[in-house]
Amino acid sequence: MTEAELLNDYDPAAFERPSVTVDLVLLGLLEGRPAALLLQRDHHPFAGLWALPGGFVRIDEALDDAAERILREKAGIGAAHLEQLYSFGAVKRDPRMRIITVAYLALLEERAFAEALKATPSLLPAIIDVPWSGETGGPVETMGPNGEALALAFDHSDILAMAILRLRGKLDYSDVGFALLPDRFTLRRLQDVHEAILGVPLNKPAFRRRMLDKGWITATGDRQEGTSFRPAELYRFNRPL
Amino acid sequence: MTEAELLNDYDPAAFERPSVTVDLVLLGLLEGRPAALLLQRDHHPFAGLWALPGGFVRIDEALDDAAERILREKAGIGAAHLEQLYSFGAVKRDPRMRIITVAYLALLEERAFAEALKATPSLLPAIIDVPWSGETGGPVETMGPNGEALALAFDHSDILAMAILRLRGKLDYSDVGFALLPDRFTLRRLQDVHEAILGVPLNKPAFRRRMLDKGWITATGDRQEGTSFRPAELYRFNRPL
DNA sequence: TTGACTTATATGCAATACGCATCTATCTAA
DNA sequence: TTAGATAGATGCGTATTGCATATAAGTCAA
Repeated sequence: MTEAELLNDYDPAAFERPSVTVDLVLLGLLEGRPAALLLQRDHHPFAGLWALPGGFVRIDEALDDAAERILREKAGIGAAHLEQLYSFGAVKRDPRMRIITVAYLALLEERAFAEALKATPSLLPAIIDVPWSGETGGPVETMGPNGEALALAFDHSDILAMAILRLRGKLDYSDVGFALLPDRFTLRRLQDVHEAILGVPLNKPAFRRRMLDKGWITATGDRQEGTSFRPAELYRFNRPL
Repeated sequence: MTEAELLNDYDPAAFERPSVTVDLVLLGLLEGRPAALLLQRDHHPFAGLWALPGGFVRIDEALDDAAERILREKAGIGAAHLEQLYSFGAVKRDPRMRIITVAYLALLEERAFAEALKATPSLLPAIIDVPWSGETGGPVETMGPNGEALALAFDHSDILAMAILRLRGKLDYSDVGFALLPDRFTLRRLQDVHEAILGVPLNKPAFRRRMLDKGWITATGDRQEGTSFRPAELYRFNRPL
């Protein structure tokens, strides 16, 4: 029996324990580009820099429950697409003490994004600038509303990069694309979402056919209103994939 | 400022901390099927049941480093494809105390799989029986060498299911398929690996064309030896994808 | 009322990817 | 020399996708 197993069986408290937090990537679209909601830090460390909303995982709280609670507390949102992203555990990622964070990705449709901003005015929507294409990966930059670069605290830039990577990878075999849209949407809006996430323009007829052939969406028969041109038909996502 | 932020800034120790462990899915192929190396538990809880090798994350050790250390300690393996899989954080997943585990996936080629068994004879290679197809997801079962069902401890069955899901998802756009093969391999062996992971037979000519067209592999000019039939050409994986 | 303008939606066509059957090549063993 | 087994190549029909282009359906201004 190894040392770890011995201690595991008889005295698990012998290991000094790290703190565990959950950080949220509250992701929506702004001006047709992916954007995350950030908070400016008041105190050391990284005072003045921008950070993902997060909080400690309580001792009697599951990871997923902690993510939901923080989503409610920090964004004032009851429900959203929420999935675990990745766990970040470098020793010095927080200079004060050992903190392991489990990052979650929350996808907010336009309305939920706006409501979060209203519920928590200190949140800043920051456009995520992704300088790489495909699923290469690499660093990302963040821009404030005036186009100014925002410096991120901790390893939160890595977390954002991981969020984009995950979204791109899952976009065409999962429902993440629909999580950023309201219940009813036009095919053009759906394509806008895909283009925003992938960062490349897509071919319109091909995109339409693909979406319709996959059987993911159903035409409602209703049409868009308030346009000054031919109104597009509204579609609905067929919930269970 | 929320309660969590206040404590975060002034007294992070105020939160009772969970223990954090790393569990490894040591995955290889056995009789052309995916298999994981398991340890039988001696003590409560789940005494007699089978578990993934794991250990506590040390306070001055990064998550990735902990995974590498445990890989060395438990499997006697220096290097292998190692990637973080998912973090499991249900409150009662360990009945004794709150333990959050970060699962890692280690892919072992045939030789490394055998060496791990030799280095740690208590490890049992268990075939993973995946009753679902594609990336549906769902529970998996494990079988010992004599075909007997193995009961798994904790939520380790969920972790295995996640490992299969991850492998299937990444198989044809990443290098995971090659991590289960030695440096030089035949196209037939590569196809065997893909079939084992996906759980379905594949079309031979189509598979060949696809692998060669992707430019992932290079013919060495050398040929397989010791066959009683036409020897296949050996290929090599072009490291950087 | 009509025509310009804008976007939605449909269609035709070429290039590509893929499943499948089949054919040829190359080794061992008897 | 031949049978048996597996490697490797080829031809073909079908589905998918990119791209250009045509048609449909609204608003709006003259």
